Amino acid sequence: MGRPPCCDKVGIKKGPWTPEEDIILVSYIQDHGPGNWRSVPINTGLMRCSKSCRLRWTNYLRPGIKRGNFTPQEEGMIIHLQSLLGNRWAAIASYLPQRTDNDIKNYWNTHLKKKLKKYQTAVENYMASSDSSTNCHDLITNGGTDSSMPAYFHSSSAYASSTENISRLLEGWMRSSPKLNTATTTTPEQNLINSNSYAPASHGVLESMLSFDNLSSIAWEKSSAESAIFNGDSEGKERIESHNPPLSMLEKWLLDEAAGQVEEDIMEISGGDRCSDSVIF
DNA sequence: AACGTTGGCAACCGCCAACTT
DNA sequence: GAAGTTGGCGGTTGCCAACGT
Repeated sequence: MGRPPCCDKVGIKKGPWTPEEDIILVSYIQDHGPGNWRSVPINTGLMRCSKSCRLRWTNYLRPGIKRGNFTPQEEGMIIHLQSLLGNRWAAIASYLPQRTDNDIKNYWNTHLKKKLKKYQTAVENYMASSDSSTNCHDLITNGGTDSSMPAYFHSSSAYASSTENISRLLEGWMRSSPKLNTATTTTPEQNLINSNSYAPASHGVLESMLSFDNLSSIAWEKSSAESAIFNGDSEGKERIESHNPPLSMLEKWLLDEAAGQVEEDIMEISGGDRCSDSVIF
């Protein structure tokens, strides 16, 4: 009946992976390719569960993973996708080929959720307040960007760097592997379309809702076209919305915050006066 | 310098759909 | 078709470094 169990629970090592274990795993996958995880601990002698091996590979060792330093554009995409998909991290990750679902999930839980909460609180306070002297500048700077905010960019740990190095070592192999070629030699857009075992994409309905073109362009024409929405440039707005759902105020703020453009844009939006009551996301 | 607290992240756990026998 | 396993996913935990007192 069925297949034998993936691994014995007895004698299985848990906890952080050592560089030695990583090298063993990477070497094995170089020779055999990812997949058939059950055979990995058996053939390598790793005292790890097959699941643990798969997780280690997909989240940290596979080539092409970008660690730390989420860009404002990536943040915008995550926020946008999360609002559309909810906590379907794997689906969200499929639109950010260099990021793992675990990474995105962690980033959401530790950074973005806080930002959202802060922003929401600020909006609620603002709405409840009868103080007409409060302006958008106060709202946004106090609500979202005070000095207690975690640094925007985070340095990778020493060991993360070493896994990055292992990933780099693999890049040559990736290029020579026909099966995996698309992961390193194609554009992110193509990666999505040709999603292979590395990108557990499950687009389905979503694919019809959001093409990568749509999403990448969120980050995209930020410099010129986005302000059209807020400046009442109907032609520009139409141009954008024909390709993308408009960014929420929050998304715009998050993107701009990092770019240091909040103040400028608030001035544009409000014309120097109190902002409109439509600040809802 | 020592201790306590907080934040970030790697890894585990449990569930479930798909698959195998 | 039933029984059992695998692989994938999201939620959660626990460790550790950074920070504050």
